[in-house]
Amino acid sequence: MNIYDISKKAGVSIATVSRVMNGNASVSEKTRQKILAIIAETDYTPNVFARGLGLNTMKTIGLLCADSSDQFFSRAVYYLERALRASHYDAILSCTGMELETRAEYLKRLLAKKVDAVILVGSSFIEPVASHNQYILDAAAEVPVIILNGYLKAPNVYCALCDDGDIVSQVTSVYLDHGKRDLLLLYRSDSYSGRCKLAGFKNAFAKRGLPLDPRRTVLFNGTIAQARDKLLAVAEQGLFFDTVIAGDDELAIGALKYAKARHLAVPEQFSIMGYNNSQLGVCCEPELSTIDNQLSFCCSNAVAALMSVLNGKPAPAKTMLSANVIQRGTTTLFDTVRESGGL
Amino acid sequence: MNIYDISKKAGVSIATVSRVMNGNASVSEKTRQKILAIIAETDYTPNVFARGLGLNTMKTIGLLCADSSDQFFSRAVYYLERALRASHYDAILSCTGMELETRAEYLKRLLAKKVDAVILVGSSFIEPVASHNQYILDAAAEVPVIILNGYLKAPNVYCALCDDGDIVSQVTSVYLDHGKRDLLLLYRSDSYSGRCKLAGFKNAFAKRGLPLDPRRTVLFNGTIAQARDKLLAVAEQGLFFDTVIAGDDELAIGALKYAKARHLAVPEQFSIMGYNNSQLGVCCEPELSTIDNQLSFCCSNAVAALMSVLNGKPAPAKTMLSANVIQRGTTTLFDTVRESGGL
DNA sequence: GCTCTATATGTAAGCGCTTACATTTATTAT
DNA sequence: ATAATAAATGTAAGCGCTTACATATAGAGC
Repeated sequence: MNIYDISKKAGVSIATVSRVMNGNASVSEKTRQKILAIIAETDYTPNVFARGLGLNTMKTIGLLCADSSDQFFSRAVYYLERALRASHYDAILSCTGMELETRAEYLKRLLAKKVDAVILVGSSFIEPVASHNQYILDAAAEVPVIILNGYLKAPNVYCALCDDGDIVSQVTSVYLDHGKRDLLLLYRSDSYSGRCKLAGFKNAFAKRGLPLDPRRTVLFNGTIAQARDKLLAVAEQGLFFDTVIAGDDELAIGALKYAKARHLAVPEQFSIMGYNNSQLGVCCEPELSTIDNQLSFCCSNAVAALMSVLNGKPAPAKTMLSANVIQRGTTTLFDTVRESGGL
Repeated sequence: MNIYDISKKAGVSIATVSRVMNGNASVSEKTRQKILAIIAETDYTPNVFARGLGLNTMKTIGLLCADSSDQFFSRAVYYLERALRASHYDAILSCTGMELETRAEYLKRLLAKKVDAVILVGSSFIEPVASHNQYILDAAAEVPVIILNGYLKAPNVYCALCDDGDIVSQVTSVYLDHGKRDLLLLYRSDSYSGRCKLAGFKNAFAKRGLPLDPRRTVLFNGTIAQARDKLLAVAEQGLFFDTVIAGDDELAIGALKYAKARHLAVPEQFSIMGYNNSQLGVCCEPELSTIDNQLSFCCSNAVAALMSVLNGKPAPAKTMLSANVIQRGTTTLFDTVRESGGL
């Protein structure tokens, strides 16, 4: 069943059929209805390849993710996919590892599939060394690139993120202003977001003229159990800390396990702030206080910006949301701004 | 940069270039090398649309998921994507809701994109009423359909799953054989897997000639907190239970929260078995005993079967793995068979 | 050296669409 | 009614590939 079959049945030329399929040129209402009826009845679907060949698009968006089985990723992909689908685009998923080479290669592969745009899911794609981001710029030369939860200033690159640095600075400030000094920032290395969190943490100390022992910023990548062990090791080195601000909920739960291992009462003797408001946070006991980074909104913003760009309209190069603290059982000093739905 | 440009530079016809791109017809080694060199140097990539038009494939596989932000899904998608990519296929992701209509529509949309096959991720796609599965059969008439974690006997449908019924039966049997009688099965309704678990549970009682109060099989769909409340309600109705076998780790953690709410010591007074071996299980305290359904292997099996089919080789209509119990802190009666890596 | 076969390459016809341009038909103004 | 204009439709040329078939070249056997 192709466009010729339809045109024959309708007694018109294929051009007319094409016109009603695309709805951009004028067709008389009568023939339009007739053709529409035939299309409905025969269940005709235009061949994407032929269409793609003519229009040079298949209405798909590439989603490039680093490691994907984690909480952040799976929710992001979910939200993005829903938003894209609502805009009549499909998502091609590509999960790279962390190595630069793989990323560049997978990105190219996505472009070879003629995606209309690429969304980089997660901030781990952005390297501090500018030259390492060349592969992103290369992609942006071909199609719009959207970065979720990261920021890179470049032509044809659009970023939707939440102000990780600011919220960490705020949270740190609350602790400091309550006289707490023995804070620890436990964050993952390899991401733009991680670097913002570090900056926010440092900034809160600096603004108050307080010294910051570099051992209090712990860059760490690993599982929950490994995070616990890491903290045990840090404590064993003689550093005292009674507060952990974590880069994500996994690390925060690692901190919670550390507190359990040390028989520290949470939140009375030991305070923990998570990040991401993931499902993990409501599994533990006490439940995790965490920072809601508005992932769902970030994703809508990202897709909204993308749709603007694809329709030739202007879009902000950066949309930044502010994060909220959700206080549950592992902290005492905060007011919950609000729980955003979802969990 | 298209095939004509390459052919010009190489001083050959486009057919020859095409032949080296596809590597199926004979080309002299000399010209092959020359063309390969030019391709490498010009960074030429054949146009997928033109290629698709000729070959009627773009090497993509559709992944249809129900609700996707959950633990099971995100891991499944991750494993599948990796396996597909390794086989030089890309994954188009489509997350449907639970409604039949949406599923059928999204499946069609996937087929319209000319995917080479469809993988139904999760067993919720299979309805007990046979006629409701017509949309799957329709799809199978066009392309191979793979079902992950579910079973449907039909032409061109291939299933990779784990024997949920058997493991639940085994686990239930262990409890029963230790004289435990006050068991509760807490499972989600809407899936093939859920129905298998129910059957396994019942079966263990039946084999021993033990009566089973129907209130002991609780069909429930909801969040962790809702699961806790549900169990509180069940207890309030006057049903005593000291063991919960859960359909997934979320429900199990709900049961754990129930035990906490009732001040029941876990595992001494109250025993809980989770399902899926998700990350949630290591967040709580005590950590969750759970059933490892070998998701990673299921996914490799699914993709392996698919690749066979796509290459015209025979593939088993059903590959079924057996599950393992992983005993952690919420049970006492089991031996861990082995932890399969990943978490 | 010549025929016969195998191997290498070229030619050209699609694949199913979109769309610029040409043509026909309907509408409006005069 | 008729010319001028707008709207509707048709014609045909791509889009960039694959591949059946035709042709040319090389290798083998005698």
